[in-house]
Amino acid sequence: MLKKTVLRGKKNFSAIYKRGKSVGDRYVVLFYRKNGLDYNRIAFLASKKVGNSVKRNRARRLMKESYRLTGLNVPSGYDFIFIARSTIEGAKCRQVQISLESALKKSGVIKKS
RNA sequence: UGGGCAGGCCAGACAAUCGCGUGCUUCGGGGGUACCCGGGGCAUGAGGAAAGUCCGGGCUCCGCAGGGCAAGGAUGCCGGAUAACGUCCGGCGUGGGUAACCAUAGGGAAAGUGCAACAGAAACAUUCCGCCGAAACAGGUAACGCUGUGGUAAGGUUGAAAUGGUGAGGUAAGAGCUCACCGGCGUCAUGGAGACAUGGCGGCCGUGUAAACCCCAUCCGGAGCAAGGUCGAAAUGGGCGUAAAAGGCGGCGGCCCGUCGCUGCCCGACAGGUGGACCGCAUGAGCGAGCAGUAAUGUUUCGCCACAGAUAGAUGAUUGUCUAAUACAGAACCCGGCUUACAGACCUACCCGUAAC
RNA sequence: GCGGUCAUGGCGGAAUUGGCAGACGCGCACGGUUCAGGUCCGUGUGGGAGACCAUGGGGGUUCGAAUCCCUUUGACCGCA
Repeated sequence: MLKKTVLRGKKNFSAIYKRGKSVGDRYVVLFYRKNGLDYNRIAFLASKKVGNSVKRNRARRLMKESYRLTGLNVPSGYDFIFIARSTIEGAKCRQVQISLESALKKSGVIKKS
């Protein structure tokens, strides 16, 4: 993942939380919004509810890996925030991937190809 | 062979494919020749506690980090180790365990103050019940400790604790009043570096609490890598630098000494430091061997260092084989400890019991 | 990174020089009042048959600890 594709800055986050849309699934919650750029910016988050730092790190890694492996055709020009839910503890990568893809489909961003 | 005790060590391994951080290297593209973008190769990439933040340092800044006083905090048997410590090592005392061994905030209560509820006569010198009637005083009887003053802490009651304990002598009754043994205290001698131990002598002997205030001894300036430094877009728009003496004001997060800064006009032309980038930033009180030391540890001896360095934060996924292995858990400036969490695997020494020889 | 506060029955919240823990209120249960319900009045209300055990957990000091000390868990707050 390239540096510019990492979403950062307090302004960006609060803008997406305020004005963006959200969908939830079994393991992840997705916030998304058009950013007006020609590439996507993505953030993976895990709150303290998920557990200690080892559990939070694992949750973020699983989400990253799932996004990397996904076969869906994700269009450019969006900001995404993937947030782990506390149910993610003990989940396998395949399960997280299914959940993440399901969330993306629900959001309506994915164009059927 | 059953149980126990102390210490050490490891913290899944290997292979394949894909993916990430860092360093080196190489290729392609752009370029203002400072660099920027993209791809490949090689190397390397979390812990014993990285954790809690409970202590101690290094480092940086607070003008210097200097002296004194006060306040506050910490530590507290002895000796040693260390950069330092509240840590560690070796001892001493006390307590526990058959033992190996374990635990131990363990200075001072005759410097002073406070507290000790309830109960009890009394919780610093106290007479409620009790005991005595020897001596002295007063009163009284037919007579008598009969009454008061008096003597007495041996016995009773209460309590966590009652004026050293047990026994004997002694006495009017009693009392370390005297003696024996035991406990404490003081003192002397011997041994030891010391805590202390052993022995002699002295009747010197009301309690607990200092993790109550306190006293004594020793130690501590404050803040923290978001420290601090360099370069500096955009926006803002006026402050900044230099400058003698006295006085005044202020800083040095308590005060004093001491010390530093500011304070008119004038002159000069930039200044400030946000988003961001870079440095700080990984060679360090480092690791291994030898030697010295009972040990902690030290070392002017020898060898080794490619050995994480992110900045919303890099270690993951899938498959296969082995296996008992799915525990606790993620570096954020760096070290030394402490404390707490933890599936299990292995090694060493020792103790008790049982059986056989 | 630095620093601080709190935890007591089902709930809120008392009790501090260290001396009977659960005051007081709410809630709940039972009884009374009513034709019935509410209001109101009364009784009870941590666990346990009892002995005793209970102040987030585990130790310690003390005759005695909710209170003092150490350690730990959780919740919350402040500063940069």
